[in-house]
Amino acid sequence: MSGFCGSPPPSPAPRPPPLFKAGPALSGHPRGLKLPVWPVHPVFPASPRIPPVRPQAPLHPRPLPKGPNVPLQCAPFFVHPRPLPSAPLPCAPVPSRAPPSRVRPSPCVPAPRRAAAAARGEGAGAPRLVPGAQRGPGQQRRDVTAGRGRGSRRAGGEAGEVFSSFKKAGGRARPCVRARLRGSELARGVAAPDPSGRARAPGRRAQGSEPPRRSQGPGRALPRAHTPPDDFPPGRAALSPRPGLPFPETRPRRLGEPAPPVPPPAAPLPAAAARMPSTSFPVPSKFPLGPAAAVFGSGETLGPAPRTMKSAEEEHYGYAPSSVGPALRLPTTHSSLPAPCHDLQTSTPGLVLPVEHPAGYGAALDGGPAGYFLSSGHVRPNGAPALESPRIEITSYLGLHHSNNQFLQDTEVEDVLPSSKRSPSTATLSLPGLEAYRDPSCLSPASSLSSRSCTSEASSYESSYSYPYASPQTSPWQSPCVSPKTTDAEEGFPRGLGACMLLGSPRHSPSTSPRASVTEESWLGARSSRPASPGNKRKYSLNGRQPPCSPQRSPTPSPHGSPRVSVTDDSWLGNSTQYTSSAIVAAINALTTDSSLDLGDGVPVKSRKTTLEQPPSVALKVEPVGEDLGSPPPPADFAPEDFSFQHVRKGGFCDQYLAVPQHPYQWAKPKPLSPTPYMSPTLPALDWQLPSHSGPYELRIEVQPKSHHRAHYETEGSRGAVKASAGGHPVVQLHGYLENEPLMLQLFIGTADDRLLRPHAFYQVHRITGKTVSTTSHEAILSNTKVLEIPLLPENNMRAVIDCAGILKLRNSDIELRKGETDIGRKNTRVRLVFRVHVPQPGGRTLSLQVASNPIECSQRSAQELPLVEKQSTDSYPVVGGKKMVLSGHNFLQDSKVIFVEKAPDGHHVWEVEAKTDRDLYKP
DNA sequence: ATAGCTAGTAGCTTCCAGTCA
DNA sequence: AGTGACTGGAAGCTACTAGCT
Repeated sequence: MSGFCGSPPPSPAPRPPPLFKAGPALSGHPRGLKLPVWPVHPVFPASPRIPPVRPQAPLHPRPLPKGPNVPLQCAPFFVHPRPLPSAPLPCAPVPSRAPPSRVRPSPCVPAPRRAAAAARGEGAGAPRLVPGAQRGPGQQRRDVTAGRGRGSRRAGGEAGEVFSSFKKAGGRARPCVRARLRGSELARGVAAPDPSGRARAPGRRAQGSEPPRRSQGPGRALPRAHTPPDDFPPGRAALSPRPGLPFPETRPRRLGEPAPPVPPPAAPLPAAAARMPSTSFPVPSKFPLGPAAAVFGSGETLGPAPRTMKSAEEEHYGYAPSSVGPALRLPTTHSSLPAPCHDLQTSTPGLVLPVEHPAGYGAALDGGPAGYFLSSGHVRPNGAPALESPRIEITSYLGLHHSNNQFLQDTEVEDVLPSSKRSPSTATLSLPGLEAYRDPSCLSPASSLSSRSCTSEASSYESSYSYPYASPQTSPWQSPCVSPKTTDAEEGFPRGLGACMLLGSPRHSPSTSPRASVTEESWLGARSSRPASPGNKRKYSLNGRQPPCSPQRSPTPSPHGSPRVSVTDDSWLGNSTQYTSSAIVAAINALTTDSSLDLGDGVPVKSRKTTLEQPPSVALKVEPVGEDLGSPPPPADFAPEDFSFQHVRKGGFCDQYLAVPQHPYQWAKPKPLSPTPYMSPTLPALDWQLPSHSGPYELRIEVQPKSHHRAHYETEGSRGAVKASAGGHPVVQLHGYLENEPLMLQLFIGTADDRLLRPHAFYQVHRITGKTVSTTSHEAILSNTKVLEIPLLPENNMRAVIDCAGILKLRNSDIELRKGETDIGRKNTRVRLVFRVHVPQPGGRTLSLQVASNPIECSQRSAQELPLVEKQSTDSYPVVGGKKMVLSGHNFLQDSKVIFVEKAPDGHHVWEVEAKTDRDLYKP
């Protein structure tokens, strides 16, 4: 934990709004706020602990925009003194910040892409890792020369030597001969020898061997190199003010405006002119921030620059920290629409969303004229061509929520109008996802963000309560933005679009984690005419139009027999042929176990399905029916054909949905949108959404776990119990329980993505024992999910210190190879501790309560290098500066910068200024 | 416009070594 | 001193992405 104390210097110009407000998120949630950030360019390649290698480029405050009452959207950004990864400048030797015993490797810039380097005339050897330089963890061990990253590392030469010099004395020194399969070899399935002689762990894939490489379907990981859209204003590339240079114009190009001249790529900028770090940590602001173009300032082509600290969530959680996300409590106009609520829901109760937010997001969100981010081909309301960017896509989702029938609206529009003829104001975007169609034969896990399988026994929730349009599990196209979510204001499950935008942003990841977002891929696919991978190359004729219902936001039916099978892939592919394709029929037929199901017989699919399909286990479940939330929840199952046929043939999705006759036997009542107390003689499945309080009872996490915990593999030793951020361990307490009978607290590892909370497929709770563990626990297996049972004793006031719970990471390959598993583990490294307690009630029933912790990032890297603001002393601030703000968190450097940024509604930087930090108060 | 290939690299998994109880 | 758990770091690999042909 380290802290900063600083204050922004007085603004260069008076600013009407007296305050910019930083949301309380940082104080309440380590994640802070999410900015809808553009793909931040250089993803932190090196540790922020690395000292600067070049003079700091002083920030030049940009004159504040004139005009009264311009809402100020500011957020402080941390700037880490770090060279830009792509800047191929020599890294000057810098004193190591690491303890003497451990020298951190160089943060030297990553090798630029060949083309870029070539364009700059940087031959092999131009950028070079200078001996003595350091490399940050997570940064590729590369020689920064023209050679391949790793392969050439030990091939001798300077870089290799440099690298070796940083090796720990006892480090492994295996021969590193890159065993890389050429594409042709891959195609042939030729396994390359493992020159390292390393035994391949069971379940570990050999190159070119099974399982077949996943298609990079939508939802696959983000591109690692984020490239601004073509029409991205070049000025944005220099958000970091260059001394002596005017602040770059970051305004997007307007329609018809000639493309700005491409800046000469050649000479690397002088150090001082280096672009400001792209990564930034926006301190929450109550001013809704526009899309974080700030982070765009990353210099991929410019010289190294001090690196901006990017929030951990932005970098690792796959979404961009923003004040918008948490800050916008956006109306979910369609109550039946799943909200993109997620981890922050329960854990970030403090997020305050501005009621009033300026145009921009707000406008879009509130159903005003569709966002200013329209997909390519559209024009923004202001006349500017829509940036071909993730934000465009995000906005497209906004369209879903514009009205009370988002789906209806969108799909109708999509149906009726060719995308090219649609008015931009409709906010319905021509979804580019079709270009990213995956091969229907590839039911790829890549489609899913989540870490949970529907087919899991523990995962009855979605299988029995799958939103037809929003089951992310069943639809690889499903965007997190339309992920089925419960709506519960009490639980802090914002169904706002802000979160949707953020989570659905290409930066999301992480989701990360979670990062792999369906939308990412599909949207990215839109930006590039090429599919991302061979598995994604197949294109489907759309007859020149968008699919009537974009998979990304459309019902994703889940065949009951195999809910996790991505039938939606095929079904959506079928969409492209207006749902009459034999492919969809074949897919559905293949997925259904009921051979009697004839999709072509004209019998309404709905009625047929309700009679034919439903696993008994699901059918017998009696789930509480939620209160009327304004619109009936979708039926439990909704086959692809349901949506497609009905919608396409009859019009509005919702209409059709509502028109579906209910089967007399309500074997699968929809789950309530808001968790309601579960009271039943049987215990709810682990993936059921339960409330944290009911009546007098409340299950509460008194002490939240740290935001980072490095999970251990089975091949490793334990890495200890999850700890609390302030030391100690998480504490959970059941309030309102006055009986004398002890209860059992259940703990399992749940997902932390934007979808429904459920057991995490790639992480399990691990029981910690030892002298330091004071809490007794017992391991149990519930539906393939390891559950730790911890007694809650009345004598302890029904309070338990969770010092016995570690997190075990399962190999992705092992999990992904599971039958029916459609989730991917890559970048799916966020988890939550989920606690449950079952309170006996009169009549033999049990009241089940559940609470989930803040998200915990379990990867190694993030814990090492990502700056993380955990606290800020104030959340509002005079724009003119002069006050002090104390920031505390992790991975700060003494040289880190804090930058306050104002962004226009369309995301470009209007104003930014570097805070004056009191480095004397920097405390590691 | 598409497909195949290559280079580059983010992230994953395993291993090593140091520290501490 | 020995042991084991914990911890941090990093090696080596896989898999993915972007660019080029």
